[in-house]
Amino acid sequence: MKKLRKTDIIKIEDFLWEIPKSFREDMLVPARVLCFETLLDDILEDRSLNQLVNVATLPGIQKASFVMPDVHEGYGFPIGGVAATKLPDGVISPGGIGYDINCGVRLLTSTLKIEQIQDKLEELSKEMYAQIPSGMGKGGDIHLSAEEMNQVLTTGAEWAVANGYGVEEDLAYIENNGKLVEADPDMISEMAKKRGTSQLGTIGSGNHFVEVDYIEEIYDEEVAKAYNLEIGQVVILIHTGSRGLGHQVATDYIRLMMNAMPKYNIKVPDRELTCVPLNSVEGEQYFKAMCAAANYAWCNREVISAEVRTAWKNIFQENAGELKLLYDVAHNIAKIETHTVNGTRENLVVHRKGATRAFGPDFEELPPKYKHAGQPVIIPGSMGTCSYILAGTKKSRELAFGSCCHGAGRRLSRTAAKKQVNAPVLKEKLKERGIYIEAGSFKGIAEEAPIAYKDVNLVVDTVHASGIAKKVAKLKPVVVIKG
DNA sequence: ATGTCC
Repeated sequence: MKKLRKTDIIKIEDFLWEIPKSFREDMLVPARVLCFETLLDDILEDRSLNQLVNVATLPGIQKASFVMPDVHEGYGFPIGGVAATKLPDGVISPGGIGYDINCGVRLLTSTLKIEQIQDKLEELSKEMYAQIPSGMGKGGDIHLSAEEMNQVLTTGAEWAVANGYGVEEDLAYIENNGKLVEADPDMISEMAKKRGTSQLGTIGSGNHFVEVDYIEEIYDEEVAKAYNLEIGQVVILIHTGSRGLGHQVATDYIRLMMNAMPKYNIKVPDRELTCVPLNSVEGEQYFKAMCAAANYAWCNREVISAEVRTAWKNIFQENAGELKLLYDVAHNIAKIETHTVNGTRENLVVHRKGATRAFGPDFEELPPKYKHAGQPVIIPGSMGTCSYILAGTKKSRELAFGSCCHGAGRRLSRTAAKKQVNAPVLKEKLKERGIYIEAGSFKGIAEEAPIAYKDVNLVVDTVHASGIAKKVAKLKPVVVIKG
């Protein structure tokens, strides 16, 4: 395979780069990279841009394959990637969604200020760790019957609300109201259901976490007001996905598609890009299964919110106030959306893998409160650094099918991070800076150390400069719960 | 990301 060099990349604007279609014969569209030049050298270190070029060969792909500034290497597709294929013949590829279907993030706002909780942080971290099951393969207190599992897969976050693990008001503040109606539980294998039986309300491991932050800075007063955000306000970030169930769905359908692909005469430059037309039998089966797994993930984040609310009440008692959902966004998902391509409205399958939907104020499905502000976009930074709340814009639709970055983005592999980081020392250092971490393993802390990630400030400044989202607020962590 | 190869 042709090696990609910096000289193969054309600078279009300070924040936008292009690998032209002429780079490789099999490209159907150009490949575009959204990032400042300072981030480009890091990005060229791994195979992520080669993967981006590979994505540009997928049948039915429109406009360009894209990556956001937090891009890094993933299974087939780069993480931080966006690819849209045109219906009815365009393909859907599980590698463009990822193994953790509907991995995503939500943010709860509290009525408390940082000064009010400062002396309770250690106690709070221990109580949250006690309430929120975390770690590889960990289960929780809920054990779903077959019937309940089907309801979770069909109704998503609604199931949590209907069964005492959620708050009705939250539903309006979840992407798609926490329920994709195309979901079909019959498309999910028994093995996947079995793996999901006891994992509702658990965060898992890896980069998943629950974090308490306070708002350190506000950049856009008007949007902050619409989102009900103030300086010093305490908020909670929840980052997790569909756990073992979603992973099994990805495994099942990648295997199925690898077998089915020859039937549709599709050839891909990397077997990890396996795909079939969405309108094929296998394509529709996968899409319905993916939607069901996404519903499980939204239900999971709703149940975890209930655990957070319990911990909050236990610690702050009569001062606890209410925890309200600002918004919940998916980072790993494919959606059928209408976008304008070359002046024509087209129905597309938009794959977002480590990328967030970031629709602007024109988006009709936004809750009324956010109509003028645009969709909240929540960007978790690396552990112990900072996170951001952004607002989607009209321009995101013009540039990259209404998408934005999803986080800081890895720059070191997990193995490399483990070699470089002394986890117990890091934990102590963060504690000295007022950040309390509760984690099931030192391994997890080492892999997620700030040094393993890009500078989230640079990532967020890129998307702000490009206009695909605008900065609203910056968050500083004080408590982190990890697997 | 993930009962890190049923």
